[in-house]
Amino acid sequence: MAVPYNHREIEQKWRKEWEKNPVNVNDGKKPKYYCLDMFPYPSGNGLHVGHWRGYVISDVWSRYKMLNGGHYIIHPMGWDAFGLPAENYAIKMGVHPAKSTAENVANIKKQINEIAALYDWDMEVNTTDPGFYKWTQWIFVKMFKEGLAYEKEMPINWCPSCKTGLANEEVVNGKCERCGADVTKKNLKQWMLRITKYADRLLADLDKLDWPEKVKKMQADWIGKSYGAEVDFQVDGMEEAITVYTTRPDTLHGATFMVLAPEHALAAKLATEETKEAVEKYIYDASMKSNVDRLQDKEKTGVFTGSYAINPLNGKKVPIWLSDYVLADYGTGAIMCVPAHDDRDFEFATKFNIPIIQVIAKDGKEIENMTEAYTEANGTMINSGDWNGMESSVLKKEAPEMIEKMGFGRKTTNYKLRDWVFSRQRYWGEPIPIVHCEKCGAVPVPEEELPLLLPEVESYQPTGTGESPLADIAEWVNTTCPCCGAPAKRETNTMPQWAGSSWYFLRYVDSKNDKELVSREKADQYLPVDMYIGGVEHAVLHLLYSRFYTKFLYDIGVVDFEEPFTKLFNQGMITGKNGIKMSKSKGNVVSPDDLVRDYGCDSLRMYELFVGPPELDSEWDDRGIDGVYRFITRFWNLVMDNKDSGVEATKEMLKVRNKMIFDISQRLENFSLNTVVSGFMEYNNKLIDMAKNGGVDKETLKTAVVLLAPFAPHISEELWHELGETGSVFHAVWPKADEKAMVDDEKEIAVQINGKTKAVITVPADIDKDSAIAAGKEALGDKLSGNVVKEIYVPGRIINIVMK
RNA sequence: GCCGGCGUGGCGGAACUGGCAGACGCGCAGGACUUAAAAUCCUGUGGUGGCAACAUCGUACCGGUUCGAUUCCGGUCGCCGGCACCA
Repeated sequence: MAVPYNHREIEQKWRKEWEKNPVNVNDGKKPKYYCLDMFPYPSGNGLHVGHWRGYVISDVWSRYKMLNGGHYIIHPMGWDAFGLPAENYAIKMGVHPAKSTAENVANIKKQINEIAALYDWDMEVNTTDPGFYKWTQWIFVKMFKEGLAYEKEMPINWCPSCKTGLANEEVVNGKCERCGADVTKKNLKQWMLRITKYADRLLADLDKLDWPEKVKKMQADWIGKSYGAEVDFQVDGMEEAITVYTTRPDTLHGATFMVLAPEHALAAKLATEETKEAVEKYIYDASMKSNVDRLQDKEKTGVFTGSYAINPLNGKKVPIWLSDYVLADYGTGAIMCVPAHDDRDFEFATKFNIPIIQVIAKDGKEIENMTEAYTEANGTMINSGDWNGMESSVLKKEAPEMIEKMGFGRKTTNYKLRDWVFSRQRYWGEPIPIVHCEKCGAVPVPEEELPLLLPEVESYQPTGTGESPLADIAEWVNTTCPCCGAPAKRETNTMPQWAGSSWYFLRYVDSKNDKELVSREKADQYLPVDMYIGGVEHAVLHLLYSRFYTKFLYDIGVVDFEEPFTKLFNQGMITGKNGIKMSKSKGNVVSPDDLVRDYGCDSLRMYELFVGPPELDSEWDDRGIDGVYRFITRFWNLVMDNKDSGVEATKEMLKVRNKMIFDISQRLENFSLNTVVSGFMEYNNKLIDMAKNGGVDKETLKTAVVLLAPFAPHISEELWHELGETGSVFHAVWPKADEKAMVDDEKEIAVQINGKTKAVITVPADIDKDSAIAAGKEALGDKLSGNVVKEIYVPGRIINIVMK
């Protein structure tokens, strides 16, 4: 009996060997392949089997790229270590976040090493390292100088639990993306990034990306570009005009009223003596509502200002109302209302008894007793003066220019995307490198003085008043103006966690450079990322921010590409039983550590893939790993028992070998990693069977070992050497299937009557139609009774006899 | 409400471009080996009927196209994800 499979011994042995002699080396000649994982937050909870899956997927892909194409693999790992959990832990335990973070990093690094992935730790980055955040700050200064970073006092999203401002992207259904608390509004002076300036490019360049359509669509929806017109309405009896934005200028004749957001600059001014009290109360009430309240109030509210505007197209007077269903920060904060053709306007008009004028005919007619808005832009214009008789879908496109020519408006586009609220009133983040001087205003810290170090504080507790804990450190806050030398104060807000993660992938390839963010030479040579792997939860936030940063860095000449991630793969989540997310509080967390000990790294790697399609969520079930372990043991025994068999490959064996290469490669290329694993099991069973009936040749075993190497690196390396090789299996060449050898002489064909299989026959592969059908009929025997209507033969697949 | 995705045995899941539904694995049942157990190996395993060959139903539900539908089309139900008054 051959040596039994001992995963512990083998895995330890090769882990040591690979450390001494790494298999992935850059000789400067090989083509590069940059395969990146979304870097983790170093949580104190460590890794569970769900984290493992993403890292296994990326490592399998990396090793495959190394074998197939001989690439030098850039496969780095780092730490997204700023952020609230470490800070909250610091508040609770009094430990400096840097200390707890360092401990967590050490722990997770140990766990990650158990995956045996190709990570190059020389490239490691940590967003909290001053050598790293120097460049995070540098980018901010550059953005400031380019006019992309600006300060603004405005009502922002405020999380009362995290005690900090939030970006729009961080508000989910009116709640804080991080902690789930209801988000309120707060007036604060904030640093903003002008991401909206890049809206068009961020939208257009989605076409260039090899990303899941779902993610591209989510980004496109988030950017939310729409085409329409701005129309100016003169206020009756006043100097002012109100500009509205509309995507339906074709319906301008049907505008019977106008609504302004309560925050609109003219809102209070439009009130008359009689309406003053009600208007002011409405404006006040609206300002007190939280996002959640505003979302939950389904019933429309509003107040008439007492003023009227003139519809510029027909001169009619329309009443001006205030309502909070109009958003202050979208479009112009004011809308013209066409109740006949808009659901919300219809609801409002019905509630407040405002006239409804239909301007697009439905089925050629005017609707009697309208009960809901007719929202299709399809029909002939009616009640529209000169526009009567036009087709609304055509008019919709032409109206903006017509309006522009008539002089009371202009063609325009709008975006849902808002500028990025970039200040956080917290301690554990990059200090914003700005000095406030009474004379010079906001002045950036000179680039040569970066990094601006995060100072030590007594208390990490956020103040909650909108000031960061840094505001309490007088000796840090008080400084001199870099511009005029006068006494000045430092900005005390810090950056959001996204700041570091928006560009970290650029730094890996030149992580120790203290002169540049990344040298242009290395950037040109190793960037961008070829394959980015991570969870779909970052579909908008992180990926959009990273694209924005990359485009900015392209514009200022740091890098020569506009998109950071050429290809993206979103892996599904591993959940506990019944699809419940793994969490400490639910008590359903499965740790990989015990599984590695009991079954080995190779088995766990393969089981992580075998649980289900990589892009879908999968429920974890410990029991299934036994199946993978059995496969690995059986494969081990197969190779060990047959490596010295000395048999030659039969024709049949060559066929199996080549089909194996073909199937495994194709499934791998399709990223169907779960079926790659089942494919290995199938071919293993077949080879074991063939071993019993004549033996298996050495070359076939070697081929199988190479194919298995990306998935189960240790056992493959060991068996590779057992098969007499001296180099590493990872320096082998991925085999190519000889399709000629795969051709079958005979085919099994199903014989059907009316589409139901009645028999299966074996025929020569090159049989002609008539002979095939004759053979099929013969096999059917007496089942073939009645009138044959039609005979169908699909070569190599089926024969179908249609009978009546 | 709008936009995506999904629905297949006891379970996880296969099925290329419309061509033998249920690969592979888990679990279960029976057998071999063993004093015994574990491990391992062999056999069986969608439902119903039958000793059996076989028949029949079967991919959420209803209908359509087709010689043939898990796959395409229309509708219904359910689950998951995203967006949520964006004018």
